[in-house]
Amino acid sequence: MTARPAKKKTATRTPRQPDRPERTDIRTIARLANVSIATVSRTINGVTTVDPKLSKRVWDVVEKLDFVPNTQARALVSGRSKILGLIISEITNPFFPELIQGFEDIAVDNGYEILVSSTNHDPQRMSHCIRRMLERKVEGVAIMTFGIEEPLLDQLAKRKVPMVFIDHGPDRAGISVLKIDYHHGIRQAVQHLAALGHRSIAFVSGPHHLHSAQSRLAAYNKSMQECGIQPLSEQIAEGDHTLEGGGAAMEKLLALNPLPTAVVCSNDLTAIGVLHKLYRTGLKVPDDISVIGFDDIHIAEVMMPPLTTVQMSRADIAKAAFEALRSHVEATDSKPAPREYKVPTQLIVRESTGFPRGTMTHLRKKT
Amino acid sequence: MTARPAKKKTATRTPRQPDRPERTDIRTIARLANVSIATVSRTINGVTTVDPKLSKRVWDVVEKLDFVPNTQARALVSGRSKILGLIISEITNPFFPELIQGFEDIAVDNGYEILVSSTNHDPQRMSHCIRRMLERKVEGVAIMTFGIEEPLLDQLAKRKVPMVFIDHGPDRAGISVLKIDYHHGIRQAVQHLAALGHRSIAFVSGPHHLHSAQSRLAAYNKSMQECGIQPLSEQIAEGDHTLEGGGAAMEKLLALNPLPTAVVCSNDLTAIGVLHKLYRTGLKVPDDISVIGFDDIHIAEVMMPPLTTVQMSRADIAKAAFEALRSHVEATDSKPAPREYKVPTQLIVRESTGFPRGTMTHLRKKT
DNA sequence: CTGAAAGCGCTAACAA
DNA sequence: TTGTTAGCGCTTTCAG
Repeated sequence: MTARPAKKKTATRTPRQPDRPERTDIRTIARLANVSIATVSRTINGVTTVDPKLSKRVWDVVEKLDFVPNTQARALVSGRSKILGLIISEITNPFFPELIQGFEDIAVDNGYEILVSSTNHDPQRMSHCIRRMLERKVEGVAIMTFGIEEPLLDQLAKRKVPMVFIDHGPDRAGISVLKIDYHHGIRQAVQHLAALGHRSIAFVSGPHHLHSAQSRLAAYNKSMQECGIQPLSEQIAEGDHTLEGGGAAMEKLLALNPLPTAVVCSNDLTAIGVLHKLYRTGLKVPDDISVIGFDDIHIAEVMMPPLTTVQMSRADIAKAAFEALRSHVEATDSKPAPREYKVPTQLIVRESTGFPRGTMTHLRKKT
Repeated sequence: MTARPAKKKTATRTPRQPDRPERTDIRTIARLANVSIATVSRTINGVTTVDPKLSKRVWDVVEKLDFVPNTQARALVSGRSKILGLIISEITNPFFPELIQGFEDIAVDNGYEILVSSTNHDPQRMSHCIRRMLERKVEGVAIMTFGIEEPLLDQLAKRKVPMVFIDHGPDRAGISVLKIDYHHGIRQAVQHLAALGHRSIAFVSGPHHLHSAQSRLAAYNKSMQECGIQPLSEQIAEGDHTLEGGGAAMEKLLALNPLPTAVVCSNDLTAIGVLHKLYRTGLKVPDDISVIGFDDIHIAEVMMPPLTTVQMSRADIAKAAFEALRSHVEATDSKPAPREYKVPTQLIVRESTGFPRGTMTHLRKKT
């Protein structure tokens, strides 16, 4: 017996690397288990019509060799990559890692892999990232990016890749959107403040060009009016959903006279920036001024003081996003995929809100 | 002209979905550009020996049809998936997203995709996650997880998948290790404190079973001795690298009499937990007690007060991890991959450190 | 320099 | 129920 690989088939071509490490493929298993490769495939994929005896033989060999099927090959022939894309704005905003976690968990539980990519609001990165998703043949993409260039979506739409958006997305087939109930949470926030006695409530928005930021701002305006307070344009400062942006916006607000007694922020990072600016200025929260955030990122709870904020559940969003994608992937004519998913929000009262300055003693007497 | 797809090849089998959307593969391009599929492949892959005329014809068609090559097929035949795995402990620790970002950037720039997975310290998740990496045929894995079950690695090692670890990894072929210079940064921290006049410096460690936590603790002990201070075991509290763990550890330290005048923490999350606990207790930082963190996560800068911490660059780690993996993947006998990479650390002084309580006035006079 | 053809590892007809 | 076989879309010999 020589070392020459005795290929059964026409070995007219190169036999590849002769010293190639023992590759274990479905064929090897078949040979060792004395069945056909089809049986191996069926066994591994849990087809129930396989004779238990054969199936056991197959499993034994699979375990003995630690066989792991090649997903690439599987995807190629079945046409299903079992990969879902997840595009986010910036991974450094703690909101997103929490979302990724949730999405990954549910996807993996359902046999999908995820391809995450953050765009940092850079259109070129975005474009590159869509290209990568296309190359890897993702079966769907969750675009959790608070704003996107429409033309890029055509790339995906043209190839009929299902998509889910947050807040706002093109109204086309295969596209779902997660409707966040901004108004509910923000109304609770404003009402909470109003109930405490605040009338001068400022707002630090996100970037005006983002839909999600606009929705939050609109919710603030509406809620103010519902409380019988006319929102003042000078009390609305534009931030950019970052720590630094929050600080800068608060700085502008600080120039106001009289100073607002409370400020609601478009997200938690902004609120933390605000808190920090206030700390720098020497103003006490909540004694001098109350602050409310939005998102309820984990760290909000350990701020000094712990941040009152509107919670938007990452787990809910992740779950809804996954379900939306899945229902498209598995959609049939008789069971079309729903277009909209509701995501609730809810105020979490902690310690960054209190009575407006000057009224505390007064109100305390009442209690 | 009927709608019947006129297949050239033997159509003895099912012609798939007859209404399948116009798939654009390399063959379509070849037909339209009037060249062979081999030429299309060569053109797309930038083989220089292709006649410019043909190559232009190919590119024109590619652009016209928006052709995107199928990575799965490519991977299957070439044996190179161009996927790198990245395993982290918990994505909710802000340290990791920043690392992911850096790793993704450099990987994508070099034509790799990354498969991220967080284990949450759960061995079962870890096992599942390695399995997934194997299935997707990753070309290398960065295990940035501060502690791992050795047996699981065999799965990867057996298949000769290159790996990089942080701090500490098995000493085998194909495995590199990123040596973080904990001692440098922590010595700077302790010296900074000692220079300020502190002699009673506590330490909140990470979980004792993690190598990285032990290394940090060892660095603290050594640095203390270098400053002529004998570390006291009661001044060392075990945390778990989370916000909550930091708070709990500080609580234990608070029972000490006398109270330490400073506390060094094994990571920033821990330090923030400590800061929060101190805030709850009414102790002022740094007037009553100084606090130092480790990692320099972004948010450290806006704590109240801004956290003095030891910086460990995510970008450096990401870059080193990628280089380590790449050098293995592309290793030749003449150019073997290096086994170790150094990662520097450095103290960033902010405002959570000051003179020990009671000495402030005294020292101020001097200045 | 170009094209024909042999698979990569697997699934899914279809035949037995 | 099991086995045989034709590809999935691409890269890569090898012959021309």
